[in-house]
Amino acid sequence: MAHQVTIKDIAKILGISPSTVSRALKDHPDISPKTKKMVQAFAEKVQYRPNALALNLRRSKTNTIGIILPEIVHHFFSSVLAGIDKVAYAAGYNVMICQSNEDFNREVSDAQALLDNRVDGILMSLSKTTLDLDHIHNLIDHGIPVVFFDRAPASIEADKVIIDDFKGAKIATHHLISIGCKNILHLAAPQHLTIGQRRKEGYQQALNEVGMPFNPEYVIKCDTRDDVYANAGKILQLANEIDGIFAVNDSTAIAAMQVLMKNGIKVPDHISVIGFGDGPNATIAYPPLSTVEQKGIEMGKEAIQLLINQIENEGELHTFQTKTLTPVLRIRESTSKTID
Amino acid sequence: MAHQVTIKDIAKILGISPSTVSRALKDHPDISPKTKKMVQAFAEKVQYRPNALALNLRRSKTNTIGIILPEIVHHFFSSVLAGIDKVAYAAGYNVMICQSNEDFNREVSDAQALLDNRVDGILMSLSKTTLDLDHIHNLIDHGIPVVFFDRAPASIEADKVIIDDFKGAKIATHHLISIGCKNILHLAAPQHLTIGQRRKEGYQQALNEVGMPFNPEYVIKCDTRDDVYANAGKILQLANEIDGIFAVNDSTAIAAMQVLMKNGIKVPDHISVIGFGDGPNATIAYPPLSTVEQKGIEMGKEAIQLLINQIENEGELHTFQTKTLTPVLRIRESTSKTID
DNA sequence: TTTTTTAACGCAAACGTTTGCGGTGGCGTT
DNA sequence: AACGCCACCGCAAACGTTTGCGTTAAAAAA
Repeated sequence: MAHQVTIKDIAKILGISPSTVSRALKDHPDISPKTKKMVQAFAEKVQYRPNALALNLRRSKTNTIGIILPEIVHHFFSSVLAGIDKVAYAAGYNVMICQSNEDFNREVSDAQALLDNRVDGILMSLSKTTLDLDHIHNLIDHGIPVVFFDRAPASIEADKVIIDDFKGAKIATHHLISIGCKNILHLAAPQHLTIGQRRKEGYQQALNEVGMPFNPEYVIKCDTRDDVYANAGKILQLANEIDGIFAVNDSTAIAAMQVLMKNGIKVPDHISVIGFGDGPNATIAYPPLSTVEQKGIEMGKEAIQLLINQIENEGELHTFQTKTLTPVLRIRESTSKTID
Repeated sequence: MAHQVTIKDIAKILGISPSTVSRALKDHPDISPKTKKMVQAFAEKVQYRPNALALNLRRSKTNTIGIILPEIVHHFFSSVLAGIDKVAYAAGYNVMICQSNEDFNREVSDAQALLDNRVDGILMSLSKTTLDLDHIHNLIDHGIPVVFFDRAPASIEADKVIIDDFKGAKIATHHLISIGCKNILHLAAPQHLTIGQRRKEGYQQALNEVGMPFNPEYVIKCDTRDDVYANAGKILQLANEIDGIFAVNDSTAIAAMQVLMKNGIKVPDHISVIGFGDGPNATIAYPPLSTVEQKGIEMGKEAIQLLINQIENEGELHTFQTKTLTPVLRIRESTSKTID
């Protein structure tokens, strides 16, 4: 309603041309000190603010970066956002966030919307249901910088920042071994997911490295709280032969602890438990859960950094890189059993 | 880089004027069916997409709504976001999210950025450090619709959707009373915050209604996990005279439980504990935490709904309303003591 | 005094759309 | 033959900026 004051308005009132006003505001040498003073003072007085829309159109640059991610409510993703936001803000970029809700169609429509709005670049984490990658190719064909985080398409050349699931799982398993665990159960994610696969491989590799046998019966497909309840019988049955559990994520680890303890099996006294992810849940669980920390904030920072580099060095030929963040062990009480 | 195809391009190639192309694309009656067919087919073929920047400038309407909130990582806020996003997307709006990180200066700069980008409306939840409201008045003076959620300024006339902190606190306290608690401690938020104030008042009111005395020593300013650790001594000292705790939010409730149990005081056997907020933490805590559910998603939906109404009925005189959501009790094990 | 330089400013186009208005040609009506 | 009407299309302005270039007048050089 209140018609923001424009350069034209100022020009008209001051009896000079818009170009002069524009130049005066940016200290252009062609403008006399007197006019500059006058314009700047007046602009200040009427609280002139440049119209970003006009600017964007003119330089076809929006100073906005688009983000597409599965779900903000997941703590990991919102912490990635925190990291992104921090450096984006410092660098003068706005962010436009879209959540796909793990829905492929939503993801392509989001991509299109960001394209339409001419964002300077896109940060993206694929939805679980995304198999077709046409929309991604479309973005890239249009020459807009894209960098992926966490869930990145293997078949596409682009900057990526991911975490080292293999190493994380290996570290976690080694930790269990180091505190004396001899029979370690792995609660695994579906093997068609990369993370499920990599984390299981890490688990196996750790066993391998210390010459412990790999027992296929010690791997149960079970990666949600409900899965744990469904497999409670199987887990409890194994409870007296195992002394450690490595769960593919924190919430299954916590659910497992709850099931164990409800049945009189003490954690960590009887069985040590370690998770993966380190959301805020880990410290709140009882006992506080050991886990490998997935550094969301850092991942966000790295990703946006890569993107900004790409945006601001446009033209120069760019070699794509993949940053791999190694997760770090967070030892808490769920594995603080002393070696017996 | 790849120069998106424009209406001008199409016009040039097809040998007609941009205006004709524009009209043909929107089925304007002035254009012959033949030309329409031709233009539409060609546009389809070259994947023409209107430049949102140009559109925005022309109609000074961006179809974007701005959101300013304290921190996305807090589950409550991200669930509000989920609610907002859902209806915003359905209504064809994009969202531009800014987090103030509880920093006043960041908040005003965010407000300015959204103004500069001519968002159609703003959804806002105040930072804890916001006392000065000039930036809000600035928004309103510029005629841009603003609706507040959760943390709303009392002195400003606007649409607001908040939760009934008073009632929630009263319900929670009454619950403690109903299970036999006689001496109830309140871990409170700072009293300069509305929620801190209202929740304490609800606590007092509940005591009042059943004729229980209000003991000022039973109110400790303590609203974060770290605060609990800092006040652990004081809490433990009171532990043998109290039998219930009403904490201003879930994380302090959980931290309090942890401190108590670490010192051999059983929850709920010795002391019942109830929180406020009902994030996912509540079910994971040990014991699972009773709390009052704060419906984030619903709040988000209500807020964006109010905003869209305001945007799309611009011009009509608008009477501001405040929607108050009543929280509901979630009873879990932390208060499941039987009356003795 | 005349010419050249220079300081200071305005014109107009451009970014990609939309839209009021005016124009052209064809056809039907008297 | 003269007129009006209508279908169809283009011109140009506008949204708010920026910027290359041209213009003017005054100051410096000749």
